[in-house]
Amino acid sequence: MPEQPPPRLDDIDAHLLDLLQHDAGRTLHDLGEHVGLSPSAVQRRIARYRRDGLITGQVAVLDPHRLGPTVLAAVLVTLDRESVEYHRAFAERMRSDRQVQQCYRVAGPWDYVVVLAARSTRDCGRLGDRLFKADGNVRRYETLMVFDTVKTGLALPLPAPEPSR
Amino acid sequence: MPEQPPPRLDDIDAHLLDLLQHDAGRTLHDLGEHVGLSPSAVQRRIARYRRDGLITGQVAVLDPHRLGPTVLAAVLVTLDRESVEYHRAFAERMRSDRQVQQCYRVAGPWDYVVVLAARSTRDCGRLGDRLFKADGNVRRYETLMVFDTVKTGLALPLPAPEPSR
DNA sequence: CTCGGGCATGCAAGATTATTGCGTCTCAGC
DNA sequence: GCTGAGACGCAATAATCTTGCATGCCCGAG
Repeated sequence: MPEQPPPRLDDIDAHLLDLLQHDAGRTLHDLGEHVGLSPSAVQRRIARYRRDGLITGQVAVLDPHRLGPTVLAAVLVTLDRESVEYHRAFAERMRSDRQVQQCYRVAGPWDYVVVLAARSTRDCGRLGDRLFKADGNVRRYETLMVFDTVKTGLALPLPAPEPSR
Repeated sequence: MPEQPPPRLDDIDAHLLDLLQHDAGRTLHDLGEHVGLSPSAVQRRIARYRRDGLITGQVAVLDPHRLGPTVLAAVLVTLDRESVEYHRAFAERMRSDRQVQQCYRVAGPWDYVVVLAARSTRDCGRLGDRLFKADGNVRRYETLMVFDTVKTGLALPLPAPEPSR
């Protein structure tokens, strides 16, 4: 039973997590002022989030275009045969490629949505060939080149403070 | 001239940035050991990345399913009329909604790819209605419910160490 | 070839921040 | 009303970050 019940979160937890998922660089003192707790109480809560696996990591977000020429693309993919083994192999390939930023298995006619990061349109094309054409089991894929990133992030909506209790 | 030329990055910069975009919680000492620098040198480089806008932020990553029931979806959207003003309004709506995790404007028959986070399939449906149906200018949208997150993150591929120079 | 400025580094204070022990408080269960 | 678990604040301690300073390297000017 790898799935544990989600730990209960009070309003302060929600507030804290929301602050952290937008800026994890703040001090415990600063966080404490926003949520109305002492630094040590904040620290203990955050330690608990980590223990519970609620916070899985802490990452620096880079600006793609400051890093040099960068091209993003969303790719829709449909596999040929539906065997579990083929899906596993495909997923593993996605996970292990550094240019694959995100990969979701989805419902509907498409099997996967993949977000790629490349250094040029040309590079992006080659990457698609390598990831999807070379794989004998991809029936079809469609590349949606990204013109513009309107919004990015991994932030999740947190339950609003409950009026009751 | 808002676009400045990307600052030059040596191999140590690439290594450091790569470490940081996977785990921004390490100490300067720890980072220094990996790249072969003292903590203070590491600190100064990181400060420079921030100044240059290369590192735009530092965020905590939450586990969607530990947070409670969570449903993700990728939505493909095509606007009705192509006026600049309509696009601006749509983009602004995406940016300001907490349940919109990511939004890309793309090439091809679809105008946008949007990633949503909701608390249930039902909630996701309502969210789609609110974001896209209520907007009189959305011609058509297609919701790809996410079964499984194969890979997630915002990490970008960094230039491999150049042998020359 | 030599000199000098710019820049990055390491080291060592000094300042800030994180962690932990301890006593207190609240609340649920008995 | 009692008891134990859990969360809190405070304060001391530990760890980490920040900064001043002297040194070394690279490169262009003279």
